[in-house]
Amino acid sequence: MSSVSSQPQFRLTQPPSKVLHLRNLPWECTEEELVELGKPFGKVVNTKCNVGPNRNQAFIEFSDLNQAIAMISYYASSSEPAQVRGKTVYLQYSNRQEIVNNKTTADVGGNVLLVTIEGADARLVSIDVLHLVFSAFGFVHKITTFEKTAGFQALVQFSDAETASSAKNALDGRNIPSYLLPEHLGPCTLRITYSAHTDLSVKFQSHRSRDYTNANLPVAPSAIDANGMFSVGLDGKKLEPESNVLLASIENMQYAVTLDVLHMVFSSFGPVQKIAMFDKNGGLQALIQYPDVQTAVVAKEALEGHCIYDGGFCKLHLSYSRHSDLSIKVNNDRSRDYTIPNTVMMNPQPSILGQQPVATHGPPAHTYPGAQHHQMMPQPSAGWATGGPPVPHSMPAQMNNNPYLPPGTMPPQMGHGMMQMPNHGGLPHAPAMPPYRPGHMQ
DNA sequence: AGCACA
Repeated sequence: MSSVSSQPQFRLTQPPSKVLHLRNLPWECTEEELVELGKPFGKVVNTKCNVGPNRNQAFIEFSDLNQAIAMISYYASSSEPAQVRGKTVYLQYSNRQEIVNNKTTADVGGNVLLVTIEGADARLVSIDVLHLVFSAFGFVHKITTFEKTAGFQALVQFSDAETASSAKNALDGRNIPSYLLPEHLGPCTLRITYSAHTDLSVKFQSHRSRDYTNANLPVAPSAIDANGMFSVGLDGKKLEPESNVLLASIENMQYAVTLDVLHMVFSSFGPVQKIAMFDKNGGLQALIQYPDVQTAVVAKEALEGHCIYDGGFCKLHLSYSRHSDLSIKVNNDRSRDYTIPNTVMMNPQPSILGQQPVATHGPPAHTYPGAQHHQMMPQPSAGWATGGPPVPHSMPAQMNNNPYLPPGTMPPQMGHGMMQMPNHGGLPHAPAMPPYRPGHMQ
């Protein structure tokens, strides 16, 4: 007869095991922290954290029993308790001999996410909006969308499982920010699981599938109009032909909207090549030219119906212009060609017009007052390199203020084509983009 | 602070 209790959980002494059971861990303790803790005593071959109702228990498994014994012995006699993040951790031999990581296929992620968009207007969510949302976490390779009994779904392919996982963690269960949606749409919730796919097959660029890695992929015949543009939306509804030039009408213009303000707002989505402002029907309109249609599409999706200034002032209405290349005769306070080098812009000299466009990566000649202090100007970035394929890197500015991720956890892919977003504050009437914060997504 | 799933 042993003197210890026969109930395994509450025995005072556990038989040794190379698996240790830890408790009183800080909430959501990471595997790395467990490894750090065990490393001095041997080789940690496996861990399992966030165990128990409070997720504050864990297991670590050493390669050898003696290592586990060493750790237990050390802390049994140490004056300093084992600690993680300053919190005392209690450890003992586990009553099991090995860690079984019950990772189901649903937990072990692949690089492709299965996204179900819920909501009455789910199927009105464009592939461009999805691209925008998921690009916050890294380069999106491909997206396909389809209707299933589950509703409107999309497969979103990232480079790797880590990126996909960060997107899933941040977005699952959240709503697409309303300001990314056409304003008449109701809330659209994202439900995300891992797909078993690793590489999607996208035959055509179309309204239901895109391959952002292949700018040369043919556009689906069904989605082309006479101008070679996308002209069909979901449900086969005719769309306005897309264009690299946007026509902006500004409603409720209580504050002056200057060329520089427009440049700043639209630069968030890519290099703005040219802007022309003019009065029409007593209101202000502007044409904004991007180098490619894709960027214009993203900008239109993101900005349509939103106000430049808080309080409903200077509301933007965007449509695609029939123009593809604006003719800017003179740089003044109503029109500007940003592709002409700064020095020329300051002192126009027709003889230099043959030069390469360079201004798209630098600040414009007239920066918005104080702009430099707010990092609101486009940063140079590989994604916008001239001459490259125009499609893949059109990522919006919000991404740098990525709300889904805690600071400092930006995936490395974020470097592509990223731009700083103007922050609130600081400037009188600084353009106020809707903040991309989780709190606003519910 | 006390042993994991599905």
